[in-house]
Amino acid sequence: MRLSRFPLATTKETPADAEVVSHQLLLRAGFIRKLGAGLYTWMPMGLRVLRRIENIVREEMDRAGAAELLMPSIQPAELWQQSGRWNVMGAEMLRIKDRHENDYCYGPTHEEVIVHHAKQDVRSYRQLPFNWYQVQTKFRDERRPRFGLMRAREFLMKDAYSFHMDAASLEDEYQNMRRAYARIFERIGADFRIVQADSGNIGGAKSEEFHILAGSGEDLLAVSTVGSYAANMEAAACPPSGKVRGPATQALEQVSTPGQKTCEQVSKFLNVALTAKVKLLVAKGRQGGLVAIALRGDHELNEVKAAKHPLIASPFEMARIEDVQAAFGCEVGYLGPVKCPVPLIADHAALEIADFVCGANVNDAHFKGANWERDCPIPEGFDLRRICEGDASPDGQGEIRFFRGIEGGHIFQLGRKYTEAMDFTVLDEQGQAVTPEMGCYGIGVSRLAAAVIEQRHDKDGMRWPDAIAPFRVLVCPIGTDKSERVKQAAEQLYQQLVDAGVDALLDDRGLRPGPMFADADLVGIPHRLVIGEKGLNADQYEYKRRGADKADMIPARLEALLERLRT
RNA sequence: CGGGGCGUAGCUCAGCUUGGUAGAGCGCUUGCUUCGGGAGCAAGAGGUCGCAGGUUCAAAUCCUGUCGCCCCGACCA
Repeated sequence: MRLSRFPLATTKETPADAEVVSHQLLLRAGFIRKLGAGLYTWMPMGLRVLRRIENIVREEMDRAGAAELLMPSIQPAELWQQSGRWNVMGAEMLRIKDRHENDYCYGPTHEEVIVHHAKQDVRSYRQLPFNWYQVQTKFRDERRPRFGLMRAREFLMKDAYSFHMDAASLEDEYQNMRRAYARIFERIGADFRIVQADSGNIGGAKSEEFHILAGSGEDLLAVSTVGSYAANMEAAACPPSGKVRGPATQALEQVSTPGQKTCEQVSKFLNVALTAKVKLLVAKGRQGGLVAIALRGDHELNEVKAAKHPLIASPFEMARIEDVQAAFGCEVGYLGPVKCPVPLIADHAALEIADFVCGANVNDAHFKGANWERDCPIPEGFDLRRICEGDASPDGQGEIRFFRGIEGGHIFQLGRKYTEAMDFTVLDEQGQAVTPEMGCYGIGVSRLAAAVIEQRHDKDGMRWPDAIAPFRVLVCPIGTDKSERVKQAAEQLYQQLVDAGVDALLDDRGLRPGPMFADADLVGIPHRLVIGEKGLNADQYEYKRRGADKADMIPARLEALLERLRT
């Protein structure tokens, strides 16, 4: 490709509304252009990267035995009503009507459609297992689109769905996909981590996420120091520590704590450790009413875990302050488990302390020396808190450290949730109708492009790995208006590269060296060849790998160059 | 959705407080000079100041409404 015929609009200045590096560089390098909130056009240079990633995903999916199909982006409401999700999905699903006033949605995901088609074509156990996938545009009307491609409303996703006669077969395919995903992430040059995940409202049992590690990542990952455990923050388990609660040694004593409402204030005021305090949060109950949650003073509630508790409303919602005050008869700063007027549940860690400090359920007062059992009934213990850095790893090996990650892929074992809801059965060997097990596997293809930039960039621009670079080699002739020799040498080299099957780009725009190199660095093509009078006099090209400290001269022959590309 | 902010040239922004002639830098066009890391000089093109009302002799500026976008919190590839 000749750059003079290829649209490339780069800017020196960083657009004001771009926060993260990938968004800034994608805009500056002219890879994408914004059309609206969370809506982006892929310009030709950017699209080449997207397609490369897409093709790697496709190759690995095919290699793993999945079959590609393509479903419509617009889906009839009936399917979603069958699965029960039409009313569950909420505003993130874009609903539209056609001219007959029939309801449709712009597909945020395709479980319903795939099950529908599986029902049409699959009737026998002999046809299972199978895995169908597509690479397709999704629309999710995010509350807050941000960070450019990272959280766009319309984005490119690879979604795969597998069907099985039993859980063992599903497990096999799940592991198969897990391996395929690992290969994909390796091939695109990403430093990634597989973590245990919460399956969210997609439902199902087992699920893991593939995270690209980056400081700008929106997810917090809890990883053990020995690497034996890794989980998304919201899924990271906090089991009982195994410590036995000590005996009560202090008498229950009400102390005056005027104006001391937060745990930090109380702990300072009474000079006790934050870890020796029990705090109470109040949530809305699943059947209405309120539910109190006891946590250790230094811990935070994990709302995802809380929403799974049978007493607590799902999705999780804090109780209204007025309701709490009405129920407890005091301000929210003085709540405690002793004589708690609403149903009480507790995090494991809160139950492991004795002689603790807690609110007295009276304004401006706390208890010291409070103890479970003696002073209030022991509530049932659950895992309700967010894991902390420094906690023992849930698998008992090492300590927890936090990392930030960008969720690039997610694999689920859905079980029979959708096949059952949509009444998909096949006949087994005995002629009995069986509801298949289902798995689903997603990769945010467009997000991966941004995530790779987050990991691979420097002050000058992007640094693409060969596998997904928009072009592999950039030929930069210097002073073509002056030197016909340089111009012809560059043309000839470019032609040789193309003939040799190398994906080369010739910068024939006739720019001065400064802007030409600046663009080269910004766009991040991995290999750069500079052709100038000086080099030609010595029968040499200048070769530089993007990101290398300096360039070096190589013989002006194609073989020498191809040799360089191989290393 | 709740809270905060911003809409002025293709891009980044000033001007608005205290109403009166539409501004800068980058980019773009032309010419000359320059030419191995975002050149210099000169001449140009380019804006219904988001939109709609209102106040006023006069509105980018003040008021009301509206739309769009960005940022901070609950979700997800």
